[in-house]
Order: sequence, then structure tokens, then C-alpha cells
Amino acid sequence: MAKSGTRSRVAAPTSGRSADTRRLLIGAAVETLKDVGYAGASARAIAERAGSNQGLVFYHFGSVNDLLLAALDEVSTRRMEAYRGVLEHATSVAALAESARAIFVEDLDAGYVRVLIEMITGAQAVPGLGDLVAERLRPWRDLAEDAVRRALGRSAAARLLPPAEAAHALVAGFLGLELLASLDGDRAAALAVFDRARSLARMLDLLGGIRLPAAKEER
Amino acid sequence: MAKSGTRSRVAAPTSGRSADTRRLLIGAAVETLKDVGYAGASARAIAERAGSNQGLVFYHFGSVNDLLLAALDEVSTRRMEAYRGVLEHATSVAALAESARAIFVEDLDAGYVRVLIEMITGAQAVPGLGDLVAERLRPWRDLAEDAVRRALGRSAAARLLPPAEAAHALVAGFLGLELLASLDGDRAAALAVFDRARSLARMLDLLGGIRLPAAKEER
DNA sequence: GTCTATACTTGGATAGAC
DNA sequence: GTCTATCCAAGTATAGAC
Repeated sequence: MAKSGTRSRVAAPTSGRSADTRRLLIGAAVETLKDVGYAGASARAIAERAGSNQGLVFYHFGSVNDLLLAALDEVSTRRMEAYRGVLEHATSVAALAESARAIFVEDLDAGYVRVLIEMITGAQAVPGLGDLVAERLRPWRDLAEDAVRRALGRSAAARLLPPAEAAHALVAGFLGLELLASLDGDRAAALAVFDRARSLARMLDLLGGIRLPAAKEER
Repeated sequence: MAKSGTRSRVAAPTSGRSADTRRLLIGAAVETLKDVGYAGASARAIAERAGSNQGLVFYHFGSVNDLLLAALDEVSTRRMEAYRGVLEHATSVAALAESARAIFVEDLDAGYVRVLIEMITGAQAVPGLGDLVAERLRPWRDLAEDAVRRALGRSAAARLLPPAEAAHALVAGFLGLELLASLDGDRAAALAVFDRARSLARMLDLLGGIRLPAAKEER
């Protein structure tokens, strides 16, 4: 079953005809996931969109799920770079809320979160898939945690809201808002939430301006 | 296509052998959605779980998607009753947070949110399905909005946080937390978020105790 | 090494049996 | 009126052609 007669599971070449086909299929897989979801992302549907043969999915990736995971990886690394740059400059809660909003809008268009959600739900069907998707989600939780930590700094708010918890909530909120937005095609409600978060964040920044005198328990 | 040669699309009988079979199939559909998701919820998989023939899905419901919608309805109305009772007594933000936590735990076991999420994502694949699922989601948003309104009352917080927006965020958060919890099978992170929300809510209740003097803009 | 033609499996839907 | 046997389309996977 795990008998990889091809090099597809190991090396992943970066140039040549094989690499071209792989890239083509990965791109088509991303688009297919966005358009028709995991349930509709068959080897045939993806290959047709890529303008190539469905057998190639199995030759290059071994299985449909492995191709979908590769698609998730591709889009994930691409978005991660973009976001890290934006979040690095968010040194207040209000700035974080502002950045989060920008990221959400960009993502809704790019469809990254959609791809992720489809993979999370699709993973229910296939036994081992859940862990593999969870693995790919972890960097995002870490990214969010760093951002929260940077935004809260050493302010009083950091005591009330541990970054790890805030990050979990933030990621969950992202997923949920995207889910709702994709359902009714209406992003206004989600944006209103972000705007509200920003104005509340401004208040929080003012309150947080009162730095605590670095109590001993800080270790 | 919409040619319903049977009574299945209209009346929905409540007793008799037909009703029994319907109930059996609906129950099996719920379990199947929870276990293997939309992608795995085929007529055959559902019928096998129900111990009956896959053809009955089409006889009684017309299509697999219609059966799944019926399953969503069934579980939705059942949960709605339970929750309405709990939320009615939440007249402070802290109480709301407490209730939300209880509901989340109960739901994670019952699997209702899971069913809903599967239908939302599955709807991507089928053209008209999205609207039908959205229709079934609306009562929940309304329920959340009422709960928020009741919890905030006429306090200062109600000015800062419009109930409709808060409800949207609340529903999104629920969906997102469930999504994450179902991925790694770990509910601890989600519960920590709810606990944190509760302790923050207590603070908010104290602040909100300061009632505003019913300004004119209140209409 | 890369890709296509073909084999086999599962799924949706219905014609016809009871 | 209720259910089952059967049909055809779509899916995964691979044997073999280039």
C-alpha cells in the first residue's frame, strides 16, 4: 500500500517535465477544492481542470488525498510568507485587529482558508488524514500566537489573555467566519465583526498602556 | 427531475411503516455524517447503517442530499429546544459564557455542530444546497442574538457590542472551535477558551453594572 | 521516466417485483 | 404503497504503451 514505486513520495523534483505536470495538478487541485470542495475533488475533476489525464494524479502523487495534501502545503507556505510580513509590524492590539482584517479579506479571495477547511472536514472520511492536516495547521497556530504575544507585549492585557488561548480562539474565529461567509457569499457580516474588534482593541490598547511593574511571578 | 412521484416531498407522514423507515434512515444519516462526513455519506453507507436498502433513500427522500437536509432538520429542532431553555436563564454575560460552554460540550458529544459543518462544506459541491443550509442556520443566529441581547441588557456593553454582530461572532466561534476540536480530538483547548471567556465576562458584568442614563439616540 | 488505455469498484437512480 | 434487483455513470487504481 505504501509501496511507492515512483519517486513521487520522496524527492519532489523542482524542474523538468515531471515538475511542470506536478505544479499543474497542484494548481488545479487548489482550484477544485475551492470550487467544489473535498467531496467534489476527484482525480477526474482535478485532471480535467488541469487539462491532463486523471492517471497522472496517481503516477505523480500516489493517491488523490496525497495530491490534496500537496495542494494544502503549496498554498499554505505561499500564504504564510505573506502574512508573516504583515503581522510583524502589528505591535498593538488595534494593529493586530487591523492586520487580521486585511488577512481575512485577502484570504477570502485567495481561498486559502477554504482549502484548509475542506481538508479538515474531508479528513473525517479518511482514517490517517486528520493527523496530517493537523500537522499542517500547527504553523498557523504558532504564527497567531506570536502575533498575539507581540501585540499584547508586557501590557496588563497579557495577564488576562494568555497568547496560546487567544491564538486558538483567533484561528477558530477565522475558520468559523470563513465558513459562514462562504455559505451565503456575504462577507459584510464578517467584516463588521473585524471592524468591531478593531474599535474594541483600541480601547484595550489604552487600558493596556498601564504597564505592570514586572511582578516577581514573571520568572 | 423534481418529479416527485411519491408523497415524500410533501406530506411527511408521522406514523406507519413508511414513517418508521424514514426515521431509521434519518437517524442513520446523522450518524454517518458525524462519522465519515459529507464526502462519505453515500446512500449505500447510510442504508447499511440503517440496516435497510439503499433504494429506500431515493424512494423516501428523492435524493441523498434531501435525506441529509432532513437529518439536519431533525437534529436541529431537537437541539434548539434544549438550548433555548438553557439560554433563557442567562441574564448576564458571565452566565451566557457559562451556558455557551455547557452547550458546546453537549454539542460536541451529540455531534450536532459536526452535522451542520459537514452540510455547510458539502454544500459547496452542489449548486442549490447552500441556500437551503443557510436557511437552516438562520434560527441559530437568531437564537444567539436573543441570548446576547438578554445577557447584555441595557448595560453599557450593549453600546459597544451590537447583539447582531456578537451573535455572528459567537456562531462563527462555535463552528471554528468545533472544527479544531474534531480535527485533533482534543476538546481541552476549546474548553480553555470558554473558561477564559467566562472570567473575562465576569469583569465585563462588573463594568456593565454602570447603566447608561438612557440617552436620546435610543429611539 | 512519463503518460494513456483499460480494469475494476462504488455510487446514484429507477424499472419493475411484491 | 413499499421495497428490491438492476442499470449506468463516475471513481480509484494500474498494466502496459510510448
